[in-house]
Amino acid sequence: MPTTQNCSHLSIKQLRQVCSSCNLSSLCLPVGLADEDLKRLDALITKRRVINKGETLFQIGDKFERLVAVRSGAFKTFVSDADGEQAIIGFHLPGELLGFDGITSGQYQVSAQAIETSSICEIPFNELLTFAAKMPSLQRQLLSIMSQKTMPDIAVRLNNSAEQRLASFLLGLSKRFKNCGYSESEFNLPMSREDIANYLGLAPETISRLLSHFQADGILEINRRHIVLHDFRRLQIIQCSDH
Amino acid sequence: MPTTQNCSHLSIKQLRQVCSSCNLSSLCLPVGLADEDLKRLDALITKRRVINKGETLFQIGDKFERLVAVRSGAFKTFVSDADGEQAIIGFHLPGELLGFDGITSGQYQVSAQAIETSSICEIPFNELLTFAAKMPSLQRQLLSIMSQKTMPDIAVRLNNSAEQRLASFLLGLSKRFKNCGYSESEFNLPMSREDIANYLGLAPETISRLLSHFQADGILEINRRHIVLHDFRRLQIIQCSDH
DNA sequence: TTGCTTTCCTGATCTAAATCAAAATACGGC
DNA sequence: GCCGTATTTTGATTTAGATCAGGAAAGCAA
Repeated sequence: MPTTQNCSHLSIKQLRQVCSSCNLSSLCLPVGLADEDLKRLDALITKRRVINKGETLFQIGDKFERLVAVRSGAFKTFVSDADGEQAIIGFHLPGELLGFDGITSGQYQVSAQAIETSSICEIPFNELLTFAAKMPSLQRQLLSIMSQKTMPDIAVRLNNSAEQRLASFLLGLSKRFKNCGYSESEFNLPMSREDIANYLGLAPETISRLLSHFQADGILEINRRHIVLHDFRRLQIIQCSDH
Repeated sequence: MPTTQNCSHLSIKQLRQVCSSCNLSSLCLPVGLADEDLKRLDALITKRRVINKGETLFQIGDKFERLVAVRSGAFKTFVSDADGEQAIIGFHLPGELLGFDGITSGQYQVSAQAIETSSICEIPFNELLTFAAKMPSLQRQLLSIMSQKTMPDIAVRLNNSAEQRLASFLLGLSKRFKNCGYSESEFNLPMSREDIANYLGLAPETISRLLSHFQADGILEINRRHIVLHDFRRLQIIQCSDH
């Protein structure tokens, strides 16, 4: 039962690029779906695209029609305040979904920009809902993903010091990289110091200084964007300790 | 088709207390539901309870089985850090839903406590899902509510000054009170200065001082918990203006 | 290569808000 | 009513992190 123009024309070759053969198939939507459900979901994913570094995926106010799954690369989402400065809302790594904020109003509430050259899957939302109504496991999965997004990031807890925020941020990134199959202790930061600072509500200079201190203390090694985490325990202590 | 023990025994009197006759019926879940759907939803709401000020509604780790709709009063949700200090995640006013954070793991991820004597409706989640699968409008409504919760509160934007945060917080409260039928310009703060400070990542003394300044500037009048907003325009300017 | 731009680092000063301290006011129990 | 406790206000001091400033390293185009 094809519900889009494309579905009925998907070749075997195209199908190989969708969920059931995706190396992130344990993430995104398919988690916990039965094989037969997964195959039906595959038919929904009409388009896979590459977005170059710096390119905009969607902007505030754009019509919301689809969710986006990150296959590789990374995105940031942000709003722009009065004087054009952007306030970064979040970063999005492989296996994660973007665009949920558009559901209520039918328009995206944030802008999304690739911070690395990235590849994505687009998922038509209305058709996804139609499927979800027939697939209890998918319905629950959708709600589950959104429920996770309602929990605030402890890295941006207001009461936390700069040290605590950065430690939380690094541990969070590490966990997410591990989650999508990369090393948890060695990776490239997809974002600039300035973007980290913006996200954490700190000055870029503060990020630089703290990274230098962490390195001097042997907690991690950092060179440009390349980071190696040595002492998780110590990061966790910093994350929790007051002031 | 009663799916709970109670449904089949609901008296007319009890039914008067549920959604279709609730003075908040335009909020919570029923928004946009057709009359017949609404009647079926009513059958789900098995229990209405009163929670006294200071009482705990649920705690982190409690088994998640139901969502909670606030009918009157107010709640705070929070997590407790290492040394027992609580970090307030949010406040919940009449017409708003709590508990979504429990979906993924089946356990609440925050604790919820009444900050005023409150009355609530409890909604069994699994049965709600069963209904949602049959009611596309309810399914969408659920996702829509959750999507709104994924947008961070600008009051707690890290880059914002204390003034900006408090102005945003007051405007946000005002909007929410208006939304559930109360005055937007005159209301009682349901929470203490300390709780406001905690939520906004500031010291209670800072809240006190700022409220005094706002009052001295004629922006508002405040006496204990009772507040009258006089100059919305000026609050909006403060909310936006940098530093 | 050279020059230009962007990103990042490090030090010196400054400031918004925390902390410390103490008084004033409101509230709950008896 | 009264007293004891908790909350709020106001002032004085301190400090974490911002801002200002200059330089070093990396990336990129011609």
